Amino acid sequence: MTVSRALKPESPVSPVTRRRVLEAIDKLGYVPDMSAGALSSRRSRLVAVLIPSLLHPKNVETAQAISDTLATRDIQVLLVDTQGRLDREERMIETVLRRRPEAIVLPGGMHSDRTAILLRRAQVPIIEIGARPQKPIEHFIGLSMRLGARAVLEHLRAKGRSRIGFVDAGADITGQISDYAEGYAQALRDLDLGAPRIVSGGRAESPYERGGRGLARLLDAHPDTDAVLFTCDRSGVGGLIEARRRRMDVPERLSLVGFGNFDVGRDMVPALTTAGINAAGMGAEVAKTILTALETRERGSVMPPLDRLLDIHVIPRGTS
Amino acid sequence: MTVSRALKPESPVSPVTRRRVLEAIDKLGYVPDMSAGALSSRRSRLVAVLIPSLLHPKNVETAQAISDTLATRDIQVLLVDTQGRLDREERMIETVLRRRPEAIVLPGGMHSDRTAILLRRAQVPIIEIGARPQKPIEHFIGLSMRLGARAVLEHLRAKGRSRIGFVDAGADITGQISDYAEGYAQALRDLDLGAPRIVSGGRAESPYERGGRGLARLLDAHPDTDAVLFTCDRSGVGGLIEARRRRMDVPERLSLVGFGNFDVGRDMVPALTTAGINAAGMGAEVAKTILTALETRERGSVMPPLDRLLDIHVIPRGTS
DNA sequence: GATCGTTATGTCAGCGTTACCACGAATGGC
DNA sequence: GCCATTCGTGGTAACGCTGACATAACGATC
Repeated sequence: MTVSRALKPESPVSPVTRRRVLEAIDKLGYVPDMSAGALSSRRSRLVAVLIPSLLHPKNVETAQAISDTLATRDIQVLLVDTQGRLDREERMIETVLRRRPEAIVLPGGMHSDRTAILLRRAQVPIIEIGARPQKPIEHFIGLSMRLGARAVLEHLRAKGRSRIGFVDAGADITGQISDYAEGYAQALRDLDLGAPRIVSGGRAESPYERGGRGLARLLDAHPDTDAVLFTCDRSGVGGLIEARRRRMDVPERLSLVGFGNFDVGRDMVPALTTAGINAAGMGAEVAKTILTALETRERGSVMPPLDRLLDIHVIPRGTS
Repeated sequence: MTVSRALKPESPVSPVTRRRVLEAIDKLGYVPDMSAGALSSRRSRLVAVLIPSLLHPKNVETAQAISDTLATRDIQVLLVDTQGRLDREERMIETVLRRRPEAIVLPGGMHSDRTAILLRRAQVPIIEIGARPQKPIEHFIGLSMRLGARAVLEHLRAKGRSRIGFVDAGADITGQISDYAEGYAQALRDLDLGAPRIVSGGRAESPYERGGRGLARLLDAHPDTDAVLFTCDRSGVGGLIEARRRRMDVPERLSLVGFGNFDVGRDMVPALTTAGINAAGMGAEVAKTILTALETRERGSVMPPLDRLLDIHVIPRGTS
C-alpha cells in the first residue's frame, strides 16, 4: 500500500500523505520487516563479506569500509570469519547463501571445488580480495605484493643495505605472503642483491613470537644480514625485540621493515618502518565495485570482470 | 511440503523419502530461502551483536564465541560495530530490528533514550555485556572490574609495592574503565595504600602512545610511583617502552600491569603482567543465555533477568 | 466543459516458506 | 477382523511486503 511508498524517498507520494504515514508509524511503533520485503522484491539488501580472520585489523578495516559505503545505499553487511579454513569457508558460504546476499566478498586464493560451484550458481557478483587466484571467479581486488616487495628493497638499497633477508612469520592463510616472498626474491635478482635468504618463524603462537624466532634463525644462518623484511608489523616488532635482546643496534647494524602499517609498529622506539597498505581504500573500492555491478545488472547488462591491484608504499621510520 | 520437513532433522520423514528429497535438492542445486522461512515461521535465525569496536580483539573473541555457540543451533550472528557512539548505536539498532533478530547483544552502559525504547519494544531477549548499567534493560553479563582491580592491587602489594598509580589510557567507550578506576581507588583505601594517583593518557591516537604519555605524566606528578595499572595491555606496552626510554628498570624500580591479556603483552621482554579476562568464556555465556531465554519463551514462560559478573584474574609475568 | 496528461492512491497477486490440519496407511491390542 | 493409535504425507492458508496495473484526482489545454 501507500505506506511502502511513503518509506521510499524516491517514490511519488504527496508530502501530506507521507507525513501522515510517518506520524502513524511513529505512533504505532511500526518497524518494517525486511524478510517480507526481501521475499517480495527479491532484494535482500545484504552483502556477505567473508574474511580470513577478524583478529587481523586490516581485514576489519576493509570490512568496515565496505560496510560504511554500502550503508549509504541501505545495504547491510553480513560479516563472517572463515578462520582461513577452506572447509569452514565452504560451510559458511552454504549458510550465507540461504539469505540470498546480493553480492559476496571473500578472500582470494584457494577455494574448495564446491565453494566455486556454489558461488557461480549463486548468480550474484563475487569479489575476491587480497591474494590473487590464478583464475579469479569474477572480480578481483588486491594488493600488488610483488611491487610492494620491490619498493621495500629499493628503499633498503637506498639506505645502503645489501644483505637483505626475509622472515616469513605469518600463517599464510591467503597466499599473499608467498606472493610477497616471490616478489622479494624476484626484486633481489633484479636489483642484483644476491641470493634470497628466506626463513620461517615456525609454529609459535603469536606473530610477535614468530617474528623474534624467525629473526633468530635468519641471523644464525646468515650472521652478516643487514636488513630484514617481515610479513607483518607484529612480527617486525617481535624482530625488534629480538634484535634488542641480541644488542644489535637498529637501524645502524640491522634494518627492519614490517608490513601493514599497524599501530603497534608506529609506537615502538625506534618506530618500525613498514610497507603500508590502504585497507580502507580497498574496502571502498570493493563496495564501489559491488554497487556498479548491481546497477549494471539492473540495467540488464553485465559488468566485465575487474582485476585490480592496489599500491603498497614504503613508510620510512626509525628502523631503516 | 515434505521438502521442508526433510530438511529439519527432528521432523518425521521416512528415511527413503528424505533421501529422495536430498538427492533432488542436490541435483537441482536448490538452496532454501531463509527470508521466506523467516516470514512464515517468524523465526529469523539471526541474533544481532553490537560491539563498540571490531578493532578490539577481546570484543571480537567474545563475538566469535557467541557466533560459534549459536551456529550449533543454526542461528547466525549479525555483527555490528557501533564505534562506541550512541547515535550510531541507535541507528544500527533501528536498521537491525528490521531483520527481526531473535535476540540482541549490545554493550552495557549508556544508551540513548530511543535506543532503550526500541529495544524494549522489540520484545526479544536483550543482553548487555561489558560495563554494567545502573539499570540493565534485561540481562547483563560483564566483568567485575572492581574485583579485578582489587586482585591486581593485592598482587602488587604482595610484591612489596605501595605507591601505585593508574593510567587511564582508553577511550572509555563502555564505561568499564571508570569502573576499573573506581575499583582501584576503593581497593587502595581498603588495603591502606594511600591516595589514588590517576592520570589520563590524553587524546593521542593509539593506545600505545596513550600508555606512554600517561606514564610520563604520572611520573612527573608522582616521581616515587613504584607500580602502575594500565587499562589495556597495549597501553601497558606503551608504558613499558616509555619506562625503557627513561631507563627505569622494570620490574625492579617500577612494576607495570596491563589489562586484557593480549598477545602483544605476552611477547614483550619482559613480558607484561596483566589482568586476564576470558572473552571467549563470556561469549559462550552470552550465547547460552540467549538459547535459554529463547527456549523459556517458547515454553510460554519468562526467564528472570540474569545479572552476572565474570572473574578477572592476575596473570603474573615479567613486569611485576 | 470535454479531453488529455500527469500525479497520487488503491487493488491484487504472489514472493518461498512453514504451521496446521486432514487424510491414508501401517501397526497393535483385544 | 474391528477400532484406536501412530506415522508419514499432502493440501491450504497465511506470513508482510512490493511490483504491476487500475483507477482516481487534479490541472492544464483547447
